[in-house]
Amino acid sequence: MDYNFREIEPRWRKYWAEHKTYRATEDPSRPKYYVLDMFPYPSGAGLHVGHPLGYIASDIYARYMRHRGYNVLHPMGYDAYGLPAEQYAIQTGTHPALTTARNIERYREQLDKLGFSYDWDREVQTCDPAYYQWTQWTFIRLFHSWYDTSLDKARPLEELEAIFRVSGAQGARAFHTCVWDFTAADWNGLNENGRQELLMHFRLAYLADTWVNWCPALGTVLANDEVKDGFSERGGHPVERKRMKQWSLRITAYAQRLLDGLDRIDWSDSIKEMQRNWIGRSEGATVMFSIEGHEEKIEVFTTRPDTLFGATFMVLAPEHELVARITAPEQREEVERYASWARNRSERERMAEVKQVSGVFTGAYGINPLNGEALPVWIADYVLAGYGTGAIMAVPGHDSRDFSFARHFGLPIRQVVVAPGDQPTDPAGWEDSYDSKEGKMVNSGMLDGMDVKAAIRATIEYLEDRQLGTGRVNYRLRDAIFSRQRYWGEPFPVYYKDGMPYTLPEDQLPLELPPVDKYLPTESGDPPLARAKNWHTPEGYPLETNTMPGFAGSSGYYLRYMDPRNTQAYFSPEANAYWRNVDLYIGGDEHATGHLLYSRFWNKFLYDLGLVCEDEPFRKLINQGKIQGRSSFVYRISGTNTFVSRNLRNDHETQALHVDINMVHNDELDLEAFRQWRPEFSTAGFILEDGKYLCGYEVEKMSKSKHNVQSPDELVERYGADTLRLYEMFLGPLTDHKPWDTNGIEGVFRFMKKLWRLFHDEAGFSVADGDPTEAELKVLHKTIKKVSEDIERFSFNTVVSTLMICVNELGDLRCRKRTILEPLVVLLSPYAPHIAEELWQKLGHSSSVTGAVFPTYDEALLQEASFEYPVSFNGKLRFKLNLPVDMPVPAIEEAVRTAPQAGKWLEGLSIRKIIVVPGKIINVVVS
RNA sequence: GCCCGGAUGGUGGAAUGGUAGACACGAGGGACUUAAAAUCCCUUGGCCUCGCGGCUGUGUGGGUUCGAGUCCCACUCCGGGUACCA
Repeated sequence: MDYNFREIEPRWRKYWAEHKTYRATEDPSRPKYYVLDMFPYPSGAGLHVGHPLGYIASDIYARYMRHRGYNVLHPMGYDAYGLPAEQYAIQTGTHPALTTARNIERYREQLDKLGFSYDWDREVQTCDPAYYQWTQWTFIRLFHSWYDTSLDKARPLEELEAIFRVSGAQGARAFHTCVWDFTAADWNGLNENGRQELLMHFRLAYLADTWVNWCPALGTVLANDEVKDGFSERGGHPVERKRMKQWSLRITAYAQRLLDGLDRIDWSDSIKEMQRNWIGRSEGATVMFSIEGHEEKIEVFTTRPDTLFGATFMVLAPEHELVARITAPEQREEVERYASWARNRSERERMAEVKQVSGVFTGAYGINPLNGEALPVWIADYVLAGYGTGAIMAVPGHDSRDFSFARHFGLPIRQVVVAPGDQPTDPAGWEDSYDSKEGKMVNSGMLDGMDVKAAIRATIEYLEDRQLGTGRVNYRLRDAIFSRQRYWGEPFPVYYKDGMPYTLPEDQLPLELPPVDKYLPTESGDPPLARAKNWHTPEGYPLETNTMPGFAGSSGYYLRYMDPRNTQAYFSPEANAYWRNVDLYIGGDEHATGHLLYSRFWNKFLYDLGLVCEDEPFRKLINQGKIQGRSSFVYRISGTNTFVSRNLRNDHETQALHVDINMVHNDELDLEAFRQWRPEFSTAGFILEDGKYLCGYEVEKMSKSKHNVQSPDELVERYGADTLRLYEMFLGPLTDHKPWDTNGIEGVFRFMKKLWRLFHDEAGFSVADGDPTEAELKVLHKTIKKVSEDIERFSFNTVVSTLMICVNELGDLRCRKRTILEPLVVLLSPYAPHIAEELWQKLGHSSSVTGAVFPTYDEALLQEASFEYPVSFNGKLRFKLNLPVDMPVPAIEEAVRTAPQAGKWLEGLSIRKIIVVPGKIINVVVS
């Protein structure tokens, strides 16, 4: 009786759907476990074999935890807002909601075929008003919150206003961007608009003029993580810097907590490192420099206050607000020319010309607060307006950028740090600056002789005592720009009154996305929502026309899964108290500095509000590796229609052409299929080797144009979902990137057939009762042990190998015993759930294998009476010696000494030592 | 430039200081079959050898250790992140 997956698999998928086998309900009597996949953006291309890799892994773990008695939450949904559907809408006029719904349907069909144990009753779609109502709601809460740096948490804005009424800006330690140190009287004297304007500097969601990444081709701004090398991550269009009024989230208030939280979560070091670098904490000091002949002061941030005596000039960013005020009349023309050149340069030009030194002297001089020295003030684009204070003190002796600037413009270089063991030298002869923090101070007044670290502390203390500066921590992290000039996103629950933004009352949510006649900006350059009819409140106030970015809907979706149909709240406190946070999160590492950072911020904010009970959303994170394509090539002899086989191609001048991988099996080209592929190949000639045409191959990204896309559907059709699931795991470690190669799937399919034959003979199902032999028990328990250990370290590829070995060995033993085969079915069920259900039922069970208890192994059954010791001489394996496992070490040594095979290796040598590791190895040291 | 990974047969990979190459794919040989499919058996890192067996071997060069693919140092190459971040 043959293994017929085509009959088995659909039947069990129907059973699971009908019986709601994987529905999760809160049950305080059982421990919870929350397994989550990063939900997909449903693209028009559908799934390729790379997508389900992580889904299969998480599904295996979810099923495993169910067998272990956990109440498992394993939901799935769709990150449904996104640019491709909108670009398609612009081209065709089709509403993105239609395209998205169609794509979701296709995704669902594909996902369903793979036998995942999702609780589909909890599905969410970010573009569904019932979902984005809570995205909008969270935005409103952010808008009405401020960050208290003394309590280190977000608080309601009313509380801040109450403080302002009584004690002004001094009354609160608030994270803000307000330059005015106003009093209570100032505050109380302000009108409504004045107060709103001031509060904008404190809100966690705020509207402000900021430098943004503007992408003209997409017609929208982008967040920093959506830009790669000066191009948009989606679409690869050029990005410019532009100053625009935009919504932002004050994620910078959470910089330190986002950094600290990393130490408490189980994520890969590489992702944590990426987040640490992105947050970019640096410790140093701000120092105030007065300016000769001006009232203003230049504030500088430096991580090396110890080198203050080595400063020989200062540099402002070209956009720095003081530039216009301090520039000397004779330098004005040149400075303005440089500033406007720098401003108009695209981000890409600037990045491409990083090594080119440029700058202009302003004619002004800053005063070194330590020694009163006058330092010429320059502007240069190597100083960035957005980092620190946008101004630096230049220490060319100990900073390589300042060094090359000084060399280029002939500015003085002074040594203030000497490397350990070295003597001071003349910087004129240096090839580079000495940037290391190892060394002793020289030419630095009261700092002389101190080592760098002590000098940093001493300088900060000195500056603080005299109110010339303060110690300060600076972060590279920028606030997240939260508005997009696009149609297909969440509308902001915001209207404008006297030019000031106000949020809609919560009972008016969701504010639904309105229909528009076109998905393009208006003639006046306003976003598409400006085309909507009646886009205003009932009172006639205009509504916001920007929409939210892609990460808005994905930042809190894991919370909504806990209570997805709640119409009164984001989620109930009870549901959150039970499911708490995600225990295992699997997804791609491309979200390291985007989604994974925004989600942590979102969660911490809701934690501050007391809405969620855990301050980190994802306890354990695993990044599955990418599956790369394996492209096949044919070699056409130049100028002909003749193709030469791989190993003969060097005899000719050839061009390599991608061929569809479906026409290639084990690198052999199906000539007939190739001739029919395209008309121009119908008359193609071939030069064969050994009667075959062998294709070349290369590992590349999976893409349509390379003809190397493998869809899971074809493989499910041919081998079944269980085989595909096993094979994707068998390919290699989950976290590794690896090329897709269909060749190996036959081996897994053979395994499935062998497994089937353990339970069946020609006539049909055939399993015997009766006591198992010692050998059979040993095979089973050895397998249980290895499978359990490997699954706990997410080593799914070795689990599949172990199951193969088990089936091979039971086959050799002709074992058909129920007591052996039944636990095997449970071991297998997380990986190949359909066949497991089928066999489980045939074994006489009336309920799903999902509820079966995961088997445990008995150590006693694994004990061997003897062990075949590998015996090495000076580390080289020479022979094996079978000895009882309980033989004491001295007896083993004696056995080795007297073993007949040993004589050959001892001839003319004496034994210095015998190392015995019981149960492992024997090593004889001779000389 | 800086930070983080990685390098093992023809291929994917296994081996958490203790028998390198498990498990598969591919390849070669054989059995069964009218034939094919399916299935089963044998061989398969390299070199020397009829064989027994030996030598060699985890990117390169050193080191630690009775013993290193695994730990340490230096380097090469590949992949990813980031980049005038003061």
